[in-house]
Amino acid sequence: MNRRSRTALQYEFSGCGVTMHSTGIPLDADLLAGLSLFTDLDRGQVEAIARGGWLQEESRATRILSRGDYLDGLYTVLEGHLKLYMLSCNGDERVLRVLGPGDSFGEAIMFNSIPSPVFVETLSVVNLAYLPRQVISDALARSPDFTAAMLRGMSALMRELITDLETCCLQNALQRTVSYLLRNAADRPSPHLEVCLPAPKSVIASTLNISAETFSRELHRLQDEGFIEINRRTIYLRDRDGLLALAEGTGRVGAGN
Amino acid sequence: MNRRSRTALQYEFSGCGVTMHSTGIPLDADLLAGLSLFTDLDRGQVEAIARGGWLQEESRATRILSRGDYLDGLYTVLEGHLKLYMLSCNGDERVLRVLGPGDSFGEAIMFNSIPSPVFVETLSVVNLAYLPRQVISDALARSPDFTAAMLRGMSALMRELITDLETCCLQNALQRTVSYLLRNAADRPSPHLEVCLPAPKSVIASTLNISAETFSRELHRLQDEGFIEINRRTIYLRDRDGLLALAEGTGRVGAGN
DNA sequence: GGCTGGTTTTGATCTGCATCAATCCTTCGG
DNA sequence: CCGAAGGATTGATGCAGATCAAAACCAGCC
Repeated sequence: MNRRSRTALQYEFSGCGVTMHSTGIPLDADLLAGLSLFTDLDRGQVEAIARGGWLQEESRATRILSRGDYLDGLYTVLEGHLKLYMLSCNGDERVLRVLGPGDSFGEAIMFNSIPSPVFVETLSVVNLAYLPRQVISDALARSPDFTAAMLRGMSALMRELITDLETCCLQNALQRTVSYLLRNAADRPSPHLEVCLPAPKSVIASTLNISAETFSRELHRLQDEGFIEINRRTIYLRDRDGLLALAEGTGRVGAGN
Repeated sequence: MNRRSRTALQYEFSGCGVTMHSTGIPLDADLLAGLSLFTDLDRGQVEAIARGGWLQEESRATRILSRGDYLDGLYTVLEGHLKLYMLSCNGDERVLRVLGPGDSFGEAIMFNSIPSPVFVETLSVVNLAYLPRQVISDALARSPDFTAAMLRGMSALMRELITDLETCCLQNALQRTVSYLLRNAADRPSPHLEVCLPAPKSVIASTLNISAETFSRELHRLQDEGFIEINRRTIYLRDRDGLLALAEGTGRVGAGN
C-alpha cells in the first residue's frame, strides 16, 4: 500500500548552506513570475526567489509529503496535478483537494513548524518549485505586496476549507451530489450544461465523502426524476433550477416508494 | 431561538472620564501587548495599533458577524468566549470553534474581501479589540515579526480546520470525543491531565458534529470504563495511553452488552 | 467468440447516530 | 424554601447511508 518514494526532504539534509544546493535544478524566473503568488513582485525579487529555490520533477504516483513530515519551505505547483488527502485508521482515503498549477502547499507546516496533517501525492508527472523558508521570509520582509498576496492566498484556502466542512457536515448525500454537479457545470459556458467526471465514480464519491454505491443511487434517482441524464462518465443537466433548489434544500425529489 | 440583546453595553461605561473616539472606546496597549499576535512588536508599534483600533464590549448572546457580512478589519478577543458557527438550510447550528482570549477572527474575510461564510456570536460578556484593515496593513509593512506572527496564526487556524475535517469525516463519535479531550488536555502541563470545557456540552458536541445526547453517552461510557472522570464541566483524564489507543482506533472499549 | 479485470448498478441487510421525550440536576432570583 | 429555566442524562425509536453480495456492463485481448 505504501509506495515508497523519495521526497524533497532528501535535499534538506544534503547540505548545510541555506543558499544553493548542488542537488537542486535551477528555477526559471519567468515561470514563477506568472503565478498569482508572485505577480506583484518586481523582476529582481522574483529572480532572487528563483535563485533561492529549485525545481523538482516528480513522476506519477509519487508521494511528496506524508502525515507527520516536517517541511522547512513550501511547494508551488508549476505543472501537473496532485491530490491532497487524509487516511483514516483503517486505510480509507479522503481526498481533500486536487492541486494544479499555481497552487501552493506546505505554508501552514512551514510557518508553524508542525508536522503535516495530510498526505500529498502526484496524479501525473509534476513539476514543483521548492522554496526554502528563508527565501520566503526574505521576500515577505522586503515586499508588502508579497505579504499581502501570501495572506490572500492563505485566506482563500481557509475559505475553501470552511466550505468543505459545510458540505461535509450539513448537507446530505443528495445535496452533496447535486452541489458537485452544479459546481463543475459552472466551469463550462452557460448553455453547455454537461459535466464530465474527471475520474472513476468511486473517486468522485470519495471527495464527496459518500460511498460509491450511494453516489450511484443518488445519480440515478436524479435521472429518474428528470433532473439529469447519465451517459457513462458524462452527465447532462436537464433542469438546472430544479437542481439548485435541491442543493438549497428547498426542492423535493421523489422518495422512491 | 434568537435571544435579542443590546450590543451597546459600552455606553454604560462612557462616562468614566476617558475621551471617546466617535467610533469607540480606546484600547489599552498593555492588554494588546500580552496577546501572542503582538508579543513580537515593540512598544511603540503596539501603541500605534491600540490608537488605530477600539474596544468593543458586548453582552451575552450577541451576534457579532453574520454569514454574508463584509468586514474591513479584524477582531481580537480580549476577554470572554464566542462561538463561530454555520447554519444548515433547516436551521441546524454547527459550531466550528469556540474562540477565547488571544484568538482572532475576520482575517480571511478582510484579506480577501469576501463575504463571511460563518456566523460569530458571544457566549458570555465579551471584550473585543477591533482593528481596521489599515492598521493591520501598516503593522505588517513595518514589522516582519508581526507578519510572521500573523502567518503563524493563520497557519494554526488552517491546521485546526484540517483537523476538524479529519475529525468529522473519518472518525466515529467515540474517537471524536476522545480526540477532543486529548487535544485540549495537551495544552496543560504534563501531569495536570484535566480538561475544562469552555462552553456548554451542547456547544462542544456541535463542534464535534455529534448530538449533545451522543456526546454525553460517550463521555459516560469512557467514565464507566475508567478512562476519565467527569465533574461538571471538568474532565480528568485517568488513562491517557488508553485514550490515545482509542483515538487511533486500536483501543477497545466495552460495547455495553 | 470466450476470458479477464475493472467499474457500475442493484438489492438486502445492518448499524451508528439522530431524534424525540421524559426526567433529573443545577443555579439563581424572589 | 420554592419555582423557573437551562443544562445534562437516560431510554426508546427511526432512518440515512454504510456495508455486503451478486449481477450487469464494458472494455481490451488472446
